[in-house]
Amino acid sequence: MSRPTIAGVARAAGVSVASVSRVLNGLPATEEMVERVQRAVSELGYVPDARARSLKVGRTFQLTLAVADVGNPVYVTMMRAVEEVVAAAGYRLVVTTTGPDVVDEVALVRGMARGYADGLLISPLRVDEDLVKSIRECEVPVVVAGNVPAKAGVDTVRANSPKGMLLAVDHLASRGRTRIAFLNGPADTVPGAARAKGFTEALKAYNLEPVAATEAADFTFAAGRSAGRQLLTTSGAERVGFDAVVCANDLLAVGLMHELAAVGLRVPEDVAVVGMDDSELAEQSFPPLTSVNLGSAERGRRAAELLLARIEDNDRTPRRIVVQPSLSIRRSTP
Amino acid sequence: MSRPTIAGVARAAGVSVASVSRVLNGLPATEEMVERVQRAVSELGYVPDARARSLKVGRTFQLTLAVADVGNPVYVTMMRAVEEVVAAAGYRLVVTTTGPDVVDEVALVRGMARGYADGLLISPLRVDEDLVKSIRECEVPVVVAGNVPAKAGVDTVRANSPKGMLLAVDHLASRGRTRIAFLNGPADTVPGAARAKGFTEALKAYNLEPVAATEAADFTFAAGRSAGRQLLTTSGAERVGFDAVVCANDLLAVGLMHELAAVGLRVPEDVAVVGMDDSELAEQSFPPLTSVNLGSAERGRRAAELLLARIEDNDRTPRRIVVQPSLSIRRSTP
DNA sequence: GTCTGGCCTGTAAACGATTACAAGAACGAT
DNA sequence: ATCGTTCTTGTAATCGTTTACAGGCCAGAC
Repeated sequence: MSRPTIAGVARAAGVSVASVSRVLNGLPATEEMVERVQRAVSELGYVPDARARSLKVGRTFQLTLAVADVGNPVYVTMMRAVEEVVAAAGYRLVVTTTGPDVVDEVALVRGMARGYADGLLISPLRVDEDLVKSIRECEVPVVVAGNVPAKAGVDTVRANSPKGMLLAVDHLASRGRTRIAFLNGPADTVPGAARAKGFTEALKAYNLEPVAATEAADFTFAAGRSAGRQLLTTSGAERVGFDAVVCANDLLAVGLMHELAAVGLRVPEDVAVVGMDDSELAEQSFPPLTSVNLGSAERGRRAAELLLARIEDNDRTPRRIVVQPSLSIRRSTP
Repeated sequence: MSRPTIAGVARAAGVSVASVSRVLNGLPATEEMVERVQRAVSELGYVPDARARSLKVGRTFQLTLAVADVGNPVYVTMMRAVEEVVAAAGYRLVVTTTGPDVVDEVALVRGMARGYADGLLISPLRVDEDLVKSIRECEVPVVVAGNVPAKAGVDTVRANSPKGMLLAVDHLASRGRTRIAFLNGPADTVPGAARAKGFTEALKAYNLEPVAATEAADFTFAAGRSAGRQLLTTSGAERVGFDAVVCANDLLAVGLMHELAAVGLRVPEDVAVVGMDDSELAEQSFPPLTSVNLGSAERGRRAAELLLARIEDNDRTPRRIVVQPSLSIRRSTP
């Protein structure tokens, strides 16, 4: 009826619990012992209890990846990369959603303290003192995919947004577009702030005047649509003031393209659109979206490697890795 | 240095471990006791060890949702719904990816046996004897979002694909489309088989001749593109033999639309396209995709509720819920 | 034949919580 | 003053593993 324990197996095999445990963990034992234990195990259908095991050995062999929004396709790219690395190291990956609020993340990190997983990989949208503090105090290793202050002393892997913006603006400028608008996500988020700064710098580097800019309420498709609508109305009804738009991520870009189509503007003929993240959505959208690849897959991979390394040795000095962007040119730009 | 345990808290507060545990779990205690324990707890920054706790109480308060492909947007709809229900019940949801192979799923279910989570919600693409057997033998409650034989005796929540197909064909027929092609996913999967059957029946119900059909290698965008290409070439180069295509899911539909555009066919003027799942992608695609809503959100919700109910009472008789489809009409059909 | 050394194996003590049970304190009633 | 009741607190067993330690056995060497 009830699930067999190691004691039951030991009884059935006529040996001690220690011997069963040893056989199960591949420690040296006589052939006969191995044989008896294995027979008993398969007869009873015994499966070790993960809770008891992890209580004793101090490891759960689970790693947690926390993302803000499962609906954002950039996370699937990252998730795939992370999963590959951690699976190869014998860990199972569990994914949790935090939502956009920093308090949720703090709660997650705090509650994480030894027990649920051996490590945490978190990609926070917003970072504040509390979050940094909770990460530093966290019992289990934490790696941040994103930007936190260097003085926080945590492993981070981040994108190079300014460089990405340069790539985007350079591409548009080389195609003769000079009136480049900007559709950002919330500026009070880490990526939002980085992209705003990067965009301004990039315009300056190419001697271009800012023509229009909006902030979406969050990094979603719906927010992209309403922000796009706003961009179009403020820019003047009869004639739009821009010939290109750089968007803070792919979802926003796709939302914008819907609004452009709604008012009869063609992409890329009338308005060129560049997204960021180069997620699967960029490829799936129509027209396919030129997008700045901020290296989500590589960031995921590197972050997972950092996490594994820190689990091995918690005293290593924190590393701060920056992944360089590239541009995936598709048909939303001329 | 090392993490404080309940014993440390007890020592610091000058009380017994039992008292600490009682205070932490809200059992009756004097005001002074509560106060002393809480001070010690916050001074030491004590957090209970989830492993030890779950070993003792026999629950982890975690539920696992296993999906085949995190890149498929239908799962994000479902995931959101599941997460909402289980969070309300005080559980945390962890998500794992199984991949398309049934062996991975069997391994997951087997390895699940008591320890990792208190319940499993699985949405398998392929079902075989082994999988059914492993589910029945599983120590923890399992709910299947999908179709397994009634005699398996497990809780299931499934979509009504045939009805969904009827909705799609009815809609197309009412718009005057009579030459309806079919772009299916792999027919050896549960949804693939159900949709093939449903499509054939639907054509028959409307007295329509089958004109063309293909099977994609899997339910992904890339597979949709190549299958779409195949559909177009076999159908004759100079003139396509269909004026509408029903696709087995949204990713396939979007892939197809890219291929249609590539050969200069307009959607919906030349070819109407209907997807299935009514995922976020349907709304995001261009043109927005008419899609059969198979109730992923409701299926997720109901499945989560079944799982919670079975955790409460493992002896209840298995339920088999069928969620009815509806049609979300968008601009990919006339 | 006895002793040393090396394997195996078994016993028992952890890991960090919860909780049954017992014991002590406080208090009111007789 | 004594007894009984109730409420609070502490002691210790327990969950199912792993693993340090000790004991037993056998073989080989003297």
